[in-house]
Amino acid sequence: MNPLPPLGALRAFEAVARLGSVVKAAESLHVTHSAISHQLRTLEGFLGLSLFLREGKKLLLTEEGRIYALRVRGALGDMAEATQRLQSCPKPHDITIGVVPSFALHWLLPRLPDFKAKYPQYTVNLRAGLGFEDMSNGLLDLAIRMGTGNWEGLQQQHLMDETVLLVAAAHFMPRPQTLAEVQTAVVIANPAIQWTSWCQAAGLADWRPKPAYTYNDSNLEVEAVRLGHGIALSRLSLVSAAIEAGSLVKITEIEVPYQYPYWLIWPEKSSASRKLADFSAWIIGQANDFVNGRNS
Amino acid sequence: MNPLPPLGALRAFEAVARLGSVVKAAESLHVTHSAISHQLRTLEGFLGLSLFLREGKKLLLTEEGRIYALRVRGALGDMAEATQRLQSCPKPHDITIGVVPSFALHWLLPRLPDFKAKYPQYTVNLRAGLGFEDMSNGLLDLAIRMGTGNWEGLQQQHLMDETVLLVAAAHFMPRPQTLAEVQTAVVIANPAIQWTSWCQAAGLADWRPKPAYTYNDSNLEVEAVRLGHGIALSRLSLVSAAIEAGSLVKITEIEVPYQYPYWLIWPEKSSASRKLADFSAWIIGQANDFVNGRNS
DNA sequence: GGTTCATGTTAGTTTTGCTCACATAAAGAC
DNA sequence: GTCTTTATGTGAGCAAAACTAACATGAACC
Repeated sequence: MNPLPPLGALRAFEAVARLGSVVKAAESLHVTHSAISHQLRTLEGFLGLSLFLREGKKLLLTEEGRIYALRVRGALGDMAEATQRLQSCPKPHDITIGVVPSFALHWLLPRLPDFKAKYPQYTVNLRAGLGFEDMSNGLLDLAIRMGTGNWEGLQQQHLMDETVLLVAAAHFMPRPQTLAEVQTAVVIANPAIQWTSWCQAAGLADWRPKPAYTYNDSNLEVEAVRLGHGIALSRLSLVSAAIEAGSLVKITEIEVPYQYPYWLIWPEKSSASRKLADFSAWIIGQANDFVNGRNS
Repeated sequence: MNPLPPLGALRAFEAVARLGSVVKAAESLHVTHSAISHQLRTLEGFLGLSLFLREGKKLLLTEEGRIYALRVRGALGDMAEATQRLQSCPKPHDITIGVVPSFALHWLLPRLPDFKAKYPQYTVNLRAGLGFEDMSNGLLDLAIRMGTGNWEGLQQQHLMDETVLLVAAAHFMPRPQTLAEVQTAVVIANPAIQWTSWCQAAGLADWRPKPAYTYNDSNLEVEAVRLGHGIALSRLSLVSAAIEAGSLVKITEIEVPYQYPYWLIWPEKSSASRKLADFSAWIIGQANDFVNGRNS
């Protein structure tokens, strides 16, 4: 006799036990409530006993069910953790980098072939995201994040500052020519970018745009600008390549600092690995070139 | 993303890791080696790495695979143990009895309706087997075993003695009439039964049968006798009902003690449960009736 | 009393896991 | 050295399991 029930049924059961509801468990596991209901029925049939008291539409774990759920949860957790640990174990020739999605798309991606040419032995894994937990749990070799630095438990090095400027698509009509016309243009705003400094620098201290669109994802913002949907106060690193290519244009030469520069971060406990050194040296060089190109 | 691979694949992987071979893992899990091979491929695909080094037809675990297998084994073991514990938790109205298979078939089964009539509230679960581990791990309420008693860690009570005698099918021809004819009859022997005492009691101290068949399973032995395949020195409790019914006959009235009587055993730590008391009282009464019927 | 929400069930569909058949190659026997 | 045995891997087809859709039932809420 098989000492284990169908393992999928255990996973369903544990989710119901933890969340208190077939519907919630279904949502959690991305299946219909009917699938969960079937799994519970299969499991209880296999075990030859009920794991829940049914009171109308309420499901209440029996005491035996509660204890079983704790044991199953522990075991499933162990397997998941072992799986994650296995998948994240360091490979000397892979380098896994967490990056701000927009920075990855517009600044890093076009430059990566240069890294690859200089360091052909590395497999480069980009992981788009904004969080820090993948750094803590060992899934990343290093990350590029925006902020003010001073993150606890991480080593960090300033990579480069960022600025923001007004941009539009080259084909955008009517293209604002004066600050007065800027004030009547269709604006695409990003809630993460404050207009205060730019308005002051432009001599429009008392004016704030009333955006036609707000996008919290910078990739959406930049793409909307590129499509000619409006103008935006965008980060230079995201638009500089398009400006050089001629598909976007600066509306004015006014640039102001963005309050959150880019940082390289890596685990405090990280051994001084070769790949960390290689990538850091390369990207710092690239950042310096970018900044110097901007200032000449 | 699902943090767990297909759990069936983990089970397959763990078996290969433990047994060192796809073929052995397949045997262990009662599937073809092809199923295991597919599961390994699925798992390695999910994980994005190899768990084994393949050298010709050898499979060698990588170091990462070895560590992962240990974690998975622990987790699967926890689930299996939790499942078993859940399934074996005591139910007040179930009584689970471990019984010697032959005794169950020939002695206990015919009497169980009497128990059921007297104690209708119990669900009776018979578990045929000879071992003691199911007693230790809480799967049984009590057991009937043969032996000399004095088992450590168990409470025990002598149930009844056993005797052995020569029997044949009523239709068996030629039926031995004399001890001389016994010596030329087709003999079905059970390795667990010594002829020494019987031969001495029969005045044939220098004779031992050369069996045409030996069966280590008493059910096979008794059935073979019933089918007229030969004569056997069988345990009385197994054949008495058939003798009374006329399908088997005693070849002689010579009966000698069997060296291993029947015992009731139950866990030392067992609380004095009602069902234990009920069943013990009943079966001791039945055993006494059987023995008294034999002696009158 | 009507509506909403949760669980359970049946029937049909989709996916997964399995077997079968075969391929390949290494190890063992002669 | 050749033949046989044994192990692993793969593709195709089938069966079983898991899933969804639709509906039923009943409790809770308005």
